[in-house]
Amino acid sequence: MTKTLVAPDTREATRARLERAALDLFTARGFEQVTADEVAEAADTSRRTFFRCFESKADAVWGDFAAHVRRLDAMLAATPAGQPVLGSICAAYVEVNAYADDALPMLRQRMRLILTEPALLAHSQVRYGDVDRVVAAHVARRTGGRPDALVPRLVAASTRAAATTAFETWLDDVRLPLARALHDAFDELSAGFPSLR
Amino acid sequence: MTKTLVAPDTREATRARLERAALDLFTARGFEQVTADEVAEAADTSRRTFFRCFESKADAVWGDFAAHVRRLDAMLAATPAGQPVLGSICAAYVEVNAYADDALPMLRQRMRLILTEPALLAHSQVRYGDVDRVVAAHVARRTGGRPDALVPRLVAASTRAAATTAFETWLDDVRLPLARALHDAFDELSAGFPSLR
DNA sequence: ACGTTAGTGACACCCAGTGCCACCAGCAAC
DNA sequence: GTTGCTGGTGGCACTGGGTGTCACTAACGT
Repeated sequence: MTKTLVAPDTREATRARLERAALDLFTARGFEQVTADEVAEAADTSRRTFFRCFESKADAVWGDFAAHVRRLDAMLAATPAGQPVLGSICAAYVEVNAYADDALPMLRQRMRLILTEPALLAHSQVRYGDVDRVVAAHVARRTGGRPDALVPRLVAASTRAAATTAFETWLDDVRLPLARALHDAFDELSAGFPSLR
Repeated sequence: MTKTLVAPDTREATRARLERAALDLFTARGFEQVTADEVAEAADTSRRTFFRCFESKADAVWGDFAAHVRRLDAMLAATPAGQPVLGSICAAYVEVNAYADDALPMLRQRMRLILTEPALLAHSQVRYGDVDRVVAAHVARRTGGRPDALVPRLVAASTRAAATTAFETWLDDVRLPLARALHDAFDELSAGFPSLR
């Protein structure tokens, strides 16, 4: 009961244990079929602690997504001014999703859950809202308009749609590199869907 | 207590009362601040009945969205074969959202809630999934590919992004007709975002 | 009178999420 | 070494969404 003597039992460690337990249980039995109590128990802690580490059951799947968004923001800001806007967004998406090979299985597990489980798919809308705001702000900076105007919003929403679709096809095809999937989707989008002609 | 003697108290009538009460209460006090009990009471019925008419609290805001999707599907199917694919999708979106003037206030109320309240925005992802499947199937029919290939999925996701963005700008600007907002967004999308050059 | 059907309300239950409080380790400072 | 603070914790009770079950009632047919 008291691993406290071994490791100082920091919040981060508990959080990491919960995250692994959640990912595995959700994958094995489905998101809805697993209670927060069960995840907590599997991580050798309590329900109360679970909800101190994560705002919601769904958040346990997302890791530190806020940091992810912050990195995306920084990459967009560091983008060369001459680069086309869509190209800069694509590059940022690719770079922020450039995981080491040994991190890919966990990413797959996460994304499969998020795109497969209805409750998690719903929750994703909230998370992606942050992404959209960051991208729209970038577009507004580049075009000199307001971030809530049509074009920045539309670019943010449709590039995110492209990224999500890329993730879906990446999940379906084990041999397709993620960067390739993203480039394919962005190319199609930025050329006005040449495949349709 | 028994309006039954006057009207046969059909499910549809109860559902309609609940929908109105929900829309009004959510608008007045916010989605999270209103309990299902309160909505039920305002509609002169019980909580249990509320959840018999709607799968979830969020569903009370969506009206008969399944019928909406069915109409969209029919319109896409009835599209002339010569028409460009994106054009046919835009036309279908415009047509399916061609409401009579006196229906617009309720549509505004609905959409404002859906796009404003985080819980409803999240739920929208589930609903829009049905739309995406219908649109992807249409694209697949037109291009001869599979509905789960990159292009059909991408077209579905990004046209829906365009439609959603159009709704947002429509909400922000009372003088902008919805059809116009939709056309603007689709034009930008299908031309590969000319405003960015 | 009889069964059938659709709609309903009441109750009990499960589970996500929160506020509160008491507890305990480590780490000062005195 | 006791006093006090801090961070992490578990237990408990409570609110609220959502569901299963059951008994009741009105309408309709036979």
